[in-house]
Amino acid sequence: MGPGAEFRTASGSAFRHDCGLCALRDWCWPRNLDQPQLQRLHAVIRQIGPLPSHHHVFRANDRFTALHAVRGGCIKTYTTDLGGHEYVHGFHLPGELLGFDAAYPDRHRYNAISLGECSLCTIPYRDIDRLSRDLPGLQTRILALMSRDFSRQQVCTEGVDATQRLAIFLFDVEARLQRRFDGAHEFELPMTREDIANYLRFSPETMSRVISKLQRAAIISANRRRIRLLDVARLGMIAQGLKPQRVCSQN
Amino acid sequence: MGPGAEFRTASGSAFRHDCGLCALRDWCWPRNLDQPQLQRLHAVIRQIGPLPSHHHVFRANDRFTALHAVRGGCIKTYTTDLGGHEYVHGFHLPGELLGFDAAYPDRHRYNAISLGECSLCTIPYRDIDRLSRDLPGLQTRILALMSRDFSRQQVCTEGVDATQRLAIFLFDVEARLQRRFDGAHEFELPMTREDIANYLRFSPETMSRVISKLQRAAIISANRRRIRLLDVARLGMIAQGLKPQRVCSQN
DNA sequence: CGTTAGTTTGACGGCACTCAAAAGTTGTGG
DNA sequence: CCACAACTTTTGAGTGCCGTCAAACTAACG
Repeated sequence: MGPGAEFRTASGSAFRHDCGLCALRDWCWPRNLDQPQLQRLHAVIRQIGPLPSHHHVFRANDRFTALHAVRGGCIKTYTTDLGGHEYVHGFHLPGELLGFDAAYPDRHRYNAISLGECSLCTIPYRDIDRLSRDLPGLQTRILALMSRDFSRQQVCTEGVDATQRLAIFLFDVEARLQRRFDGAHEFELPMTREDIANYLRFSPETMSRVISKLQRAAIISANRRRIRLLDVARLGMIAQGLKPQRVCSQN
Repeated sequence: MGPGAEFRTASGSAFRHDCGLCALRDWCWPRNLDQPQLQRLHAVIRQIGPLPSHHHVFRANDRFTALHAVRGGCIKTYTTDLGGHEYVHGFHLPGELLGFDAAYPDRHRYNAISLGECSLCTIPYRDIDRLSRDLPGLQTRILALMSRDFSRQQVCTEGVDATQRLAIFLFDVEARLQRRFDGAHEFELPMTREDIANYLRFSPETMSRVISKLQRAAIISANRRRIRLLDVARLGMIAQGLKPQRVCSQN
């Protein structure tokens, strides 16, 4: 029953994917831990993956068993309503945490599914208490990460219209991905446009129309999931709600 | 400079507002702490208030100095954009926490202001680390409260139209207030309708129209801030997106 | 090469926003 | 206690963004 049990690699074995050597160590749990502390952390972390695409890490109403950090790929958290419509709660990128939604009241509120291949680093829940007592820095770190990730998941609520929300979203994703693809304002989205639409709370058709409009205005270029921000200044204006009228005129 | 310094009551003095005797003790920090632990917690907590209405607890970009628990009243967190429009991030009711938005990156992202008279219980940030090391239960408790409060602040993103969002909001607020006003589905909103509109992301006019519609349909009655849920079943249908067509026909 | 999922484009209608004004409520000072 | 001012709420008219329905197109996969 354990999600992805068959993909689990040995947790205590050697130093494969050692936290101290991980490229994400400054974004993830280990930050501010010294070498002995890193080893203790490493001893309880279970490294999971690679998970295949569209594999559920947990489902809504599952018990709270662990906290996860994304090592590679992208995890989507979502719910569906009675009409079958999907609400995407957030996208979790490398270095970001997953599973807080069950810290209270002990049941997950969302489904979590991998978009493309994913790898995770997991701390079993029963170890968190004990570990954070021994590693004082971890406690504060988890608090900070939780705060950071929650604030990032509220991007969709800012912005009054579809164009502004998408502009904010693009800047947000770029900032979160840039430590991996650091070309000049160019990056690859890990999710479909339908996922984005469900996250930003509008229809796939509207999503497509907004993308087309921004392309016609030469503000971005989009080829499949490949996005390039051509005119960061104007996109920034849109994100701040100061729509440059030229943008919409060509509508 | 400290917000509300002039309203601060002595923190270590006697047992005024003792955590162990507080009506909110099971909803707030003390939960699961024994008597000696409660006293240690009580020793660092500063009790603030009563604050007058429209008093800022902190402002956006302030340093992270403390976590607050609402003891009485209601705190609104919000930001304003360049156009002067206000975005309400959340309402914090008795037993709920405040200040997590600055856990990372050490600056508050929102303004926090009292709606009506308010009382707070505050833990200075520098004490949290030390305290949670000594009181193991507190660490887990803060995590749980943080998770609980964050999930509550996302009510506004659920629901596709204004009527559904308001229905969800009313159920949410009722659930959070019911331990104080436990009359049959009747309660007093601590915030103005404009605040609610800014929270649910629509205009005050739309807010008023939706209220009027629900009153004409005899689903709720609203007199100023006094709300009574007359037809919980139909309101529940609306909240779930299964709009009973009778509701809207009288439009 | 056929199928499927994802994306784009068009037509149409409705919900919500804006602008505007009036009515009701609260708070203040005379 | 009353009058006035400031704020909140309500209601109306007109407009526009976005949702729905529908169909064509593209890319990906077996």
